[in-house]
Amino acid sequence: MTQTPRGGGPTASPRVRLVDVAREAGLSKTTVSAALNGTGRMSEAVRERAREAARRLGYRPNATARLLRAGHARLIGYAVGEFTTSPWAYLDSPYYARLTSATARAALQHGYALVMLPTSSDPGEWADLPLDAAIVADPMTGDPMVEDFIAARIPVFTDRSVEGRAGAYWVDIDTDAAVTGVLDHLRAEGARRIALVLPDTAIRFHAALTDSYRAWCAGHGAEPREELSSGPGNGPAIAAVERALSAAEPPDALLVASEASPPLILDAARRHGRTVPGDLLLVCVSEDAAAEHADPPVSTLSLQPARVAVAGVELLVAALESDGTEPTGRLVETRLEIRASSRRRPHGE
Amino acid sequence: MTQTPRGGGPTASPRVRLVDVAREAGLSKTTVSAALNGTGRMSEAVRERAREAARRLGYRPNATARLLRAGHARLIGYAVGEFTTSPWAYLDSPYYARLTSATARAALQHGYALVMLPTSSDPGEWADLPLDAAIVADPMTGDPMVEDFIAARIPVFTDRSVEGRAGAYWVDIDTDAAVTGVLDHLRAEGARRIALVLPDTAIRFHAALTDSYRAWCAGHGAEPREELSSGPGNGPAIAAVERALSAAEPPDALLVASEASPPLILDAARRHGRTVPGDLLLVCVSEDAAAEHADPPVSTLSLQPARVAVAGVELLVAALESDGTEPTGRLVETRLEIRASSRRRPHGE
DNA sequence: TATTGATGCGGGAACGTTCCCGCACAAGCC
DNA sequence: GGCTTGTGCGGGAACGTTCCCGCATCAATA
Repeated sequence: MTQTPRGGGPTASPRVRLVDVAREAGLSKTTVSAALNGTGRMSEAVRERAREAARRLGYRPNATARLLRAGHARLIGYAVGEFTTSPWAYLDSPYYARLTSATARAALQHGYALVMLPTSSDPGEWADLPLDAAIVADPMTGDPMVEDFIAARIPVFTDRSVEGRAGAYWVDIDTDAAVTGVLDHLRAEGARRIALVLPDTAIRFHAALTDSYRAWCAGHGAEPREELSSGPGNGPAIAAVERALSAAEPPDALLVASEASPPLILDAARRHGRTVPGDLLLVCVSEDAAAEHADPPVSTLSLQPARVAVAGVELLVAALESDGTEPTGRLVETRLEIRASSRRRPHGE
Repeated sequence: MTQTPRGGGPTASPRVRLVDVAREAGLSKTTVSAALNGTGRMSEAVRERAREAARRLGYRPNATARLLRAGHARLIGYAVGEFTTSPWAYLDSPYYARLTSATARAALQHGYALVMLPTSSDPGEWADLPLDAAIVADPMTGDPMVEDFIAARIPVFTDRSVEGRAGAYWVDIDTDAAVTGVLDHLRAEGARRIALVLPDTAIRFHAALTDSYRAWCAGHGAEPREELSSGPGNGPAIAAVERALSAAEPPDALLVASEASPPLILDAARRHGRTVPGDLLLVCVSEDAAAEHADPPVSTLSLQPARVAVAGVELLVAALESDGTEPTGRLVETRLEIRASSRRRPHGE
């Protein structure tokens, strides 16, 4: 709260403090403090007298002073690491939008508030903030933010790349299980030439995706078909899908991890004369709600941002409020939502 | 920062304070403080000695104590008011996602950080936060959050509904100009029966939209055709579009303010045997990037969340850091992006 | 009536920083 | 050589709150 509310109107009264209330009530600040906080021993009459005085003067406790006494601000820094273009573009992605809102919600439920931090900032951006902890979603490899937080002795919560480091905690996705699940599903539906479309970022998830995909292909005698999209947004993703579809021996199924609106991917398939799911099966790694309403509805692999957020916050709260004996990491399951776009048979599996 | 970093490893060293550095350097805390902050008068040797001691001990200033001295935290509460369902669902909307990221970015550029607050919370949620100001995007009428902030003497930045109130500032959109622009455009392209599809929320923008639409209709001898969608998400919006299209005397142009993925709206038109823009013109009030890549590309009325954010933050900074003589409100222009979906003639207007 | 124990309230330190002073000392000036 | 001016550093208060105490007062008990 502003100490002196400048521009707050013509009155601009100097903030009313605890001592002012005490004087007004004819009590000591100790007693008033206890009265308003519902602690201490005193007659009900005195307590009410303090309350009344506070009400009369419009007293609001100074948050900063409380924090200084309490020793913690219950504030958590939140940043998204690997997003090469604009440092704030990540909210345009449905995945990060959900991750962000779910994290904010979960944190609030535990009494913590989220502070939005820019990507890859220098420590100066947050050094003046009383952060109890920091969350860095999808850090770059050797992310400077993560390192800065560790150096500042601020517990940092990020992905598995920090496993084993002191003061660092992680939540990650079981990518291998997810990929295996999707590919097994597509194969069971008859697909034999499954192509993977993904962005060429340095995000761990995409690397893990590629690894799992190649491993699965090797295990099933299939030739890997990867198509990289460059940069975020619908344009590059759709272009990559089209490149994949115009290969010499075109795929009969697509796993699209590049974030694009699912209906647009269907459009692209249509432009290439393919019908989904007739002669092309489609699964998108996406949180886009449009997938469900597309024609046909598009199967999605959800990375479960809400669960990641909840797991992360629970880990954070445990680490901050208990002794240091908590687990330092957690793996969450993804969810494959099978819809018409990857089902060759009319109903059931 | 946590005062006592519990669970921060086996060492759990008690925080190193300014006095510790002073003792280490053989100086007073005053001198060390000045040395590290680059202020005060002292020999370069002493300054370096202080820096060296701080480095050796890994000193990090306590943010809370600084704030208490400074009197302001440079923290801004951020909440979105009217979103009837889940209090955090707003980030699923491209408009609010952009508004949020743009606000965070603009605030950071001015040295302020954004704290994510839940919708329509009770004051207890933020009373312990040292907020310098608060932003409430799209408040409800008589929004309790707005009232609480005003009561707490925290400057609040919201929409035009608070115009004239002390401690309240506003940024709003020139809805009438926007609607007139869209409808004039559609009429110029030959549309004569323009239907409006919008959510039945209590957001001021939607009410203003309706008003302007009706006024325009009255002024052009057109009969208003309004279709309300209930609740957020693609489903209700598409249903409303379909209801509008299956009217007895169906519209020849659609202005869709319900937030739905533009490609899905095209799908809906297709299902009703309409071709866009052949026998149905379409303009969506949307920030969805998919509009540009849809087939055909969909015209959009952008509410310019980025500009709204920048205008709001500039207003905020001016109000907080200057005397009380600044303007208390600002109107920003929308932007009509005309694409193929609302262009009957091949190119040009 | 003395001794204990509980009750009701206040004094003062502490949280960690910044900043207004004041003091000592050296240098410049007439 | 006494005077001012300037430099280099430190003492201590202040920011506004909470919390550990201690000091009264009063009822209950022996």
